[in-house]
Amino acid sequence: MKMEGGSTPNALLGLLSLRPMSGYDIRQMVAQSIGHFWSESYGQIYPGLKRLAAAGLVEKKTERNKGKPDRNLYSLTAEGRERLHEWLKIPVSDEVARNELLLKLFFGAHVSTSVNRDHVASNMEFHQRALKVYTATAKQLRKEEANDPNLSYWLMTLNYGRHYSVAMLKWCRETLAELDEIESKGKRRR
Amino acid sequence: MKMEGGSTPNALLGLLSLRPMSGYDIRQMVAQSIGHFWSESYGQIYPGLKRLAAAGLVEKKTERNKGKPDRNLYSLTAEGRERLHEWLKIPVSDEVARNELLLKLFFGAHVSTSVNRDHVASNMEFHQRALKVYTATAKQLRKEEANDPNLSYWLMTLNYGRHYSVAMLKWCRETLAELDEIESKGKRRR
DNA sequence: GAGATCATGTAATATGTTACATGATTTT
DNA sequence: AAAATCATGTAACATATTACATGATCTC
Repeated sequence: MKMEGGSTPNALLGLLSLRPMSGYDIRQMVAQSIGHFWSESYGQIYPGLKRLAAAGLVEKKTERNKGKPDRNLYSLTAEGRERLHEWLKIPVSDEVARNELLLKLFFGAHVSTSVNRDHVASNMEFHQRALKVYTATAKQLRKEEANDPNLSYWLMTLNYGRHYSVAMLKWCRETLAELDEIESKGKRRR
Repeated sequence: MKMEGGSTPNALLGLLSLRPMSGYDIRQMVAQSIGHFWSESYGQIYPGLKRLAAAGLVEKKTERNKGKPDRNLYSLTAEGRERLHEWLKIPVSDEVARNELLLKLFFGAHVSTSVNRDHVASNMEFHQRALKVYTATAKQLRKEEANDPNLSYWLMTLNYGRHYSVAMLKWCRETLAELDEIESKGKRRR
């Protein structure tokens, strides 16, 4: 009954703690709720649920529907809930997240400034879009989930995103200015 | 001769563009230079170099040493350099980085506030340490690599880290305050 | 003499995405 | 009639870490 340390099965347990869901539901839920810092593909979700069921951490109930296809609804068992709580207590390992933008920028001297500028500019657009989503989602949550005990925690994760995107926009502006300077220096030298 | 889209082989090409290196060197170099946004393990590096050599993108020269073990020095070929440049031009795909801290915090209502506080506090310490490293590294680079054409780009990646960590420290402080509030509310209710 | 560092590499394992396969219903 | 959505699942492939295996020299 050894359950691996991976966070994916624990993410599944966490999501099922909100309400019983099918694999399909989970995929949608991830995109809507934790999509700004997490992702799961069907190839992880379906086999993952199966393994969790085999370990007795979740329970499967097949819901038959006329017309629509059957849904396999999974819900947390007492043991599953306990396992989730245990995992939540384990300290988060701070490992470096790989950042392809920075990797390309680190070797940026090999290509023209315009190439680097494009990378930074599209990152800037990304964070501008993200900021709008964070603001809208926070507003919506405050209204629709006003009494949910999870609300404060959900807002914390949104606030993380907000701080992050604001900082990144500032960095993008600074970096674009620096790239302009590099370019004008290059021209002067010619 | 199909080369995969993965960024690891391209990271290797980039590092070898700085100077010829052995697999061992590369590991050290990653930790020192791009360690705050990238990581590579030996299990990726050695087989990776082998594949790059087979594809003609790098060249291997064995350096025999008295006493010390032999070193396999790899250097970029013209084709490898070209491949690196091509890759640098490809737009960066903005996919969500998984964040385990946020995942745990999202489900934070299941555990006590002190558990959540611990997670945030250790993240705070992480960024305090990181900030010191960024500052020290920037200072050192400005001195030692003053004439390197890469300098500006290296400083950009460090500046990214600085902005990021500053923002995260702010978020940590806000979040710790919010957790304190949640706790005092919980006590009042009893 | 014990442990760290130099140095290379493979094997086992873990983790993850994408493509494929299927098929009904609902929307345009 | 076509396309999107609902729904489940597997197989192939890609990517990455960790443990193992080896052995010398250098430092305490």
